Amino acid sequence: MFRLFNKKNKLVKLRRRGESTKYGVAAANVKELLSKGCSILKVPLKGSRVCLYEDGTEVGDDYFRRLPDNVELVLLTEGQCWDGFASDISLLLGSTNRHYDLLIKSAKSLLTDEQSQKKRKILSDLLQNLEDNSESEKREEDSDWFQGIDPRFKTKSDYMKYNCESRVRGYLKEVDGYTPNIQSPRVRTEYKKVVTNMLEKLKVTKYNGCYFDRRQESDCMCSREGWFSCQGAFDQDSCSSLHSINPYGNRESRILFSTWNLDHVIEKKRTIIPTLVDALGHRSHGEINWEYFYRLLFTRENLKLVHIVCHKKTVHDLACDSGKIYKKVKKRK
DNA sequence: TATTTCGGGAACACCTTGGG
DNA sequence: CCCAAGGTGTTCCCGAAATA
Repeated sequence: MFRLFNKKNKLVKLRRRGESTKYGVAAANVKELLSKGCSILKVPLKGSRVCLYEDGTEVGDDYFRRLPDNVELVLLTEGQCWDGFASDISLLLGSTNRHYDLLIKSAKSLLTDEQSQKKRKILSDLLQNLEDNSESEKREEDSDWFQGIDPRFKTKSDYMKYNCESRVRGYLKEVDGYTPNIQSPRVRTEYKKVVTNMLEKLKVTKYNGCYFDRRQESDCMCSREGWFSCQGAFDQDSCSSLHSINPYGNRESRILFSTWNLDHVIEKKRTIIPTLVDALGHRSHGEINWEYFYRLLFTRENLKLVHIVCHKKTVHDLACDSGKIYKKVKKRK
């Protein structure tokens, strides 16, 4: 008994790298700590070290002596390293579903009695991202996801496809709705003809619903799992905030996805429609290249999927390509 | 005939512009 | 400064049309 006190034992909390179970160990110096620790944690002694859990500082004898009691340490075996709790985060994020379940459980229990709004926000955001059911597709596999959705939709992809279709349908509706504003009866008739052509083409391409349908191989805007990335504001090459979302993951993400916009780079109402009407008024310039306007209005050629923050509602000030407005006149030989 | 799909209209959110 | 108008988008609801 006396000898223990004489040795001025230090009490520490020791754990293996990447694990949360802690063991209380008393030791007078690092050598003793390693010897006891390796035995308790059942790891080989050879090449082992201890370091601070918090920031990964390796602990030598001098440093050990000055540590307060109950300090949190990590026992490293040969070849392992520890950069502090940042390592825990990367270990957790890069790990298996088993760890995810544990993390979800921990985050939930922390959240229940967390008072700070900032911490609650961080925890709930974390949960939001961890609780991912994106691998399930059918209604019976993830009924929560389908809450409030018409029973006719049997799969997530079906619903997402429909969601995209209806956005595109809305664009056509707006184009069509402009018809009464055209003064000249001749131009109005021409315009109606173009709208009809566009409608026929949209029916063939199923209103480009494939953009949101993760089952589609080509032309889909998301990954096989359903991840969409923000393409950045209309005047940017990419999104500096790296916004991303997986509406297939859970109900909340699905709802949140509705705040993401398909932004017309060249604006539909301010530019495309007026340019089209104007071009139809100049019959002498040639036959209208309505397919070009179709691509601007309804296809990825001119649509960017953006997070609401990257959706700039200012005037884009971009004109249609004057070389594409009319069909190329074939030169006579 | 019953069910599913479509499409029009209203409502909503958020933003910019411009005038009193 | 505030507020209305007009722009970017979205969803929800319900009746008609299409389909099984």
